[in-house]
Amino acid sequence: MDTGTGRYVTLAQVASAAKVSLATASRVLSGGERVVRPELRDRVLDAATRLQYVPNAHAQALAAGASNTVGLVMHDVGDPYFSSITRGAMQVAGEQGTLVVLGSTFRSPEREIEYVSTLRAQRARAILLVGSGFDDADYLRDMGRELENYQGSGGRYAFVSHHDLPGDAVLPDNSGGAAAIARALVELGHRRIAVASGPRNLSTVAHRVGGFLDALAEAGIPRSDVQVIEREFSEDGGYAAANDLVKAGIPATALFCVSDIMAIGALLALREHDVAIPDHLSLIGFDDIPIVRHLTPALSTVALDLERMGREAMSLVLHPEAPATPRRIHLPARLVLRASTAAPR
Amino acid sequence: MDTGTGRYVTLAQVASAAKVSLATASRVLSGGERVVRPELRDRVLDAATRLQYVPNAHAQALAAGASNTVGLVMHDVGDPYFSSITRGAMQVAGEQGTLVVLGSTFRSPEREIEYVSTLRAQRARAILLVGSGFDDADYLRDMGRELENYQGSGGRYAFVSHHDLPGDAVLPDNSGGAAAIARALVELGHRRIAVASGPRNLSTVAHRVGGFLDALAEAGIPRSDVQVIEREFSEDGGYAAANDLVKAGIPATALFCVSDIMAIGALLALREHDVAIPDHLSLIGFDDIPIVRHLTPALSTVALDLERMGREAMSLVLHPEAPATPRRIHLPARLVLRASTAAPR
DNA sequence: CTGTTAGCGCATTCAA
DNA sequence: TTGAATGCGCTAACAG
Repeated sequence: MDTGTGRYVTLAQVASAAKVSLATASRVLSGGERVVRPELRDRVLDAATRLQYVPNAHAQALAAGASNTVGLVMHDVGDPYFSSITRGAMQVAGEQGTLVVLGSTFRSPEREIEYVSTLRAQRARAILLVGSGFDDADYLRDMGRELENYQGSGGRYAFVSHHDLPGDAVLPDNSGGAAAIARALVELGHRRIAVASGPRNLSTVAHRVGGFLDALAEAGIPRSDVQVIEREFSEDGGYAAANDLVKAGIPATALFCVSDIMAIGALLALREHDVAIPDHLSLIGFDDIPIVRHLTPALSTVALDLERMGREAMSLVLHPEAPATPRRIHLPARLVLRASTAAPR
Repeated sequence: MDTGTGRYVTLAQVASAAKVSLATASRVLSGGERVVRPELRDRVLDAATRLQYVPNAHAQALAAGASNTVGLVMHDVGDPYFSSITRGAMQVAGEQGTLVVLGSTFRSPEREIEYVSTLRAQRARAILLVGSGFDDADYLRDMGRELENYQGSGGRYAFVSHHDLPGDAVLPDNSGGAAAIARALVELGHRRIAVASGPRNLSTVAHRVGGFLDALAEAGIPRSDVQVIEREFSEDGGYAAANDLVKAGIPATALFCVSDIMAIGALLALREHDVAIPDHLSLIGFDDIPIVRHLTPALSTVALDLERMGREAMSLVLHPEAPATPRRIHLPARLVLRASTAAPR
């Protein structure tokens, strides 16, 4: 009943155990068609289960010239933003029996490119690039070349968020959402407004800050009146930005953090300095990651349907029923005002 | 300069472009040894970059009989508990150039087994089973068989958390941590204590509840005096459990939720009913996922070093320098008392 | 419907 | 050191 330690059972063994040809065994075990007589079919199935046969996916991929895995490359799985998107992507991947290879770059452009290259080596059926790209000439050139090659050899890819690179994409309305925040703050009566920004070379950050400042300008608040503090795109970055604001005497009545994660860091700093929210300072984030509704005060933010983004993106690359023109799926951003924003005192 | 649309460049093409034999090309591009004359070596390297050659990982795996991917199977990537562990695992995987195939079972035992089988087909070098196993005879039998086969053919695997199955494992001190909570609550003066539990057939839940009740019993509080409410192991489950408690008139001064996620749900329900925490009811969770420190009140809990668990587990399977005896790495659990717990009124 | 045969792309003997 | 030949396990023509 043992398969022999150290070795895998091969199709050939199953075939001989079932007393049929290799091809027949292959047909019943892989080719879904019922082109095999029930009797032989059963013999093969029997032998396969008896021997605990598991096909060698590498051999299959090599012979068939196609694998069933897709790559999912992102900045950081530990970040709720990405893990939520991943969750959505895993849902549809699971339904399709598609295997997902995870790439967590820890925000290194080089590693992102490496992952794409590795995925290319794996003959991944598709690649999903999640998270904003880097606005860097070298990166754009290398990544562009890599993707072009990948596509040239039959691979599909899609971005989640802007990448300044051609290709299918799922695009949340970053600038629109930020603009909505700007208008809401102005409507509440805020005039002195600060922004806790991440690195501007991240396109997501650029779009959010841009949309925000533009809408503010339209509302009569010139860019020069808006204090933009640029820090890391992380909780620590938000913490640092808020600290700066406090040190400057909080010359604002509202603080827009370009991500919820940054807002959480800011909240911590503000709390340490006993800055009352929203009484002293209104605070608002972006993304609506699952936890921010549980904060005190509950964080106002712009909601993105993160899981849906993951699902849409995975569907996009799994169903290439598309023409040659890049497909771009625009997803709405919805303003969610909770307790952390109010009219200025 | 183009590779020819629709096809991948093969080693053979590189070899012929470099005017060397296939074997030589293979040696310089894969075999790390310097057994090739520098001149030829350079020619091959040149040709490879020029043609944008990327080795076919499937062919390599097939020929070499070994792949460099490891599987990471868990209940739900969207859950901070798992995504934190995943983050840790991805760190060491990244350092080793190991590819990670993600399996998110969405809490289905069948899918967990399926993933292991698929990973076996992929000839994954190792498999990490993260999250507690199911205490179910069928599951244990099938999973046990699957793993045995996998190991029999050279695969390594390890558990993160208990699985009631033989094998290497990284084991957080669930019962010890829960016991620490019990003692702390008693010391604070609590006598009427409730537990918001997940399904008892999850070993993690069983160990936490068990450790908690045992320690309570030792402190003179019999199990019969402790109200254990069993709900889903999720935010909703915590919400429901707390609601039950409220409906019962809150016949307790402290509520232990077996996970932070459940505690978050409980917190929501309690807030909706204006139950003051910790004044009316002390609340404590388990895991110390990143966000709970930011809640109001900051949640008391037992801290597990989640990322470390991921790192240790990945190291475990990647470095099989081990003897045949199962290696079990026990990780401490540290009680963290924050604002959500206090002496009963 | 079933069996035979020829690769898929590469690593690795074995000779040279 | 290098090259020619063999086979990894499987799918996909091609015959029968």
